[in-house]
Amino acid sequence: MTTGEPERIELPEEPTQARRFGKTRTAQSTALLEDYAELIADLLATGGEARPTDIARRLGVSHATAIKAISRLKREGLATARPYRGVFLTEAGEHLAARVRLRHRLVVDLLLAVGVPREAAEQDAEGLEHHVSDATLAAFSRFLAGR
Amino acid sequence: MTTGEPERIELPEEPTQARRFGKTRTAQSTALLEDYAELIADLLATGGEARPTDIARRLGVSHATAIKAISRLKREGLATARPYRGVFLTEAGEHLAARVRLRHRLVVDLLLAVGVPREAAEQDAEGLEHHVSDATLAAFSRFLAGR
DNA sequence: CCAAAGATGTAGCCTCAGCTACACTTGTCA
DNA sequence: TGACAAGTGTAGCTGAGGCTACATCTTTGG
Repeated sequence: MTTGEPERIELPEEPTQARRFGKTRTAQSTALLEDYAELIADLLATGGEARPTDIARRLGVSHATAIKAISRLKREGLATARPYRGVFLTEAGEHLAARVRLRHRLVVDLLLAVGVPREAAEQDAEGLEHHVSDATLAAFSRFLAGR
Repeated sequence: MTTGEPERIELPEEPTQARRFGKTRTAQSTALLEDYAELIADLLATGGEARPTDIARRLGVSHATAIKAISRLKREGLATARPYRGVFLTEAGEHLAARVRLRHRLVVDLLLAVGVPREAAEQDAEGLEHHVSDATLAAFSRFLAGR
């Protein structure tokens, strides 16, 4: 901080900046769904079952919160669940989960590739992944391939 | 998706995973403050004035929303503002803004360095920057230096 | 076979970050 | 100098995503 540099500040055009912030806000709202979808897919793939309480514990929230989120997943056509019978993903949900998992792995791999320690990479990826665009993802992929 | 790979899925330990998600949630709540602080600092540095309406237009929100956020900044001791007289940063606010700006630049530079196109880098950095830990930032810095 | 434990679901509350609508200041210029 | 436009502030709404408390269902072991 406070280097000798004069700190040239270049403000983006107003509409450009507004658009960027807007997109970021949108991304935020889908982040939660993505996390749930990915986690449900993982639980189904490993344990064979995705129960609200398990999901809640994994995410570190109360089971009531998890159930509300699951309702939202259902509303958005990403999951199905019958009372007391666990949660499953629809085709759309599976697709989302697969995409998210791939992206997550790519982000972690890139972080490791540029020298980020494993635990920090895993931690940060959890937040970062939701804000990585396709263009950036493609660039990560190329970068990782070309080494 | 659906590659030939068997997709080995390795679930992290439950408490580890819960902690990661928790940290990500916390980061979310500070993200907004960081954006406002950085923008206010930029406006003060370039135009000399940071008015609620300007801030709102730059962020793409209504002026009422901006004013509410500014109240929160004041509540957190990051900004000062007298009615009808513009917004200023406290010492703490300045510090935050400086840290955020440095981090932002580092994130953009790293994205560019791994081949992300400029516009995507600028866009994605807006969302990514809030989730980059100090450890990761340090790694970025080293990576950029060592080229 | 049924009682208790644990899982699930519901209700109601909170805060945050959006919004619109309306009221009030400020500053400018005819 | 005073009317009006632009900026500022306030009130009250929404939805999301947290929570606790309570009610209900399932499962399991004695």
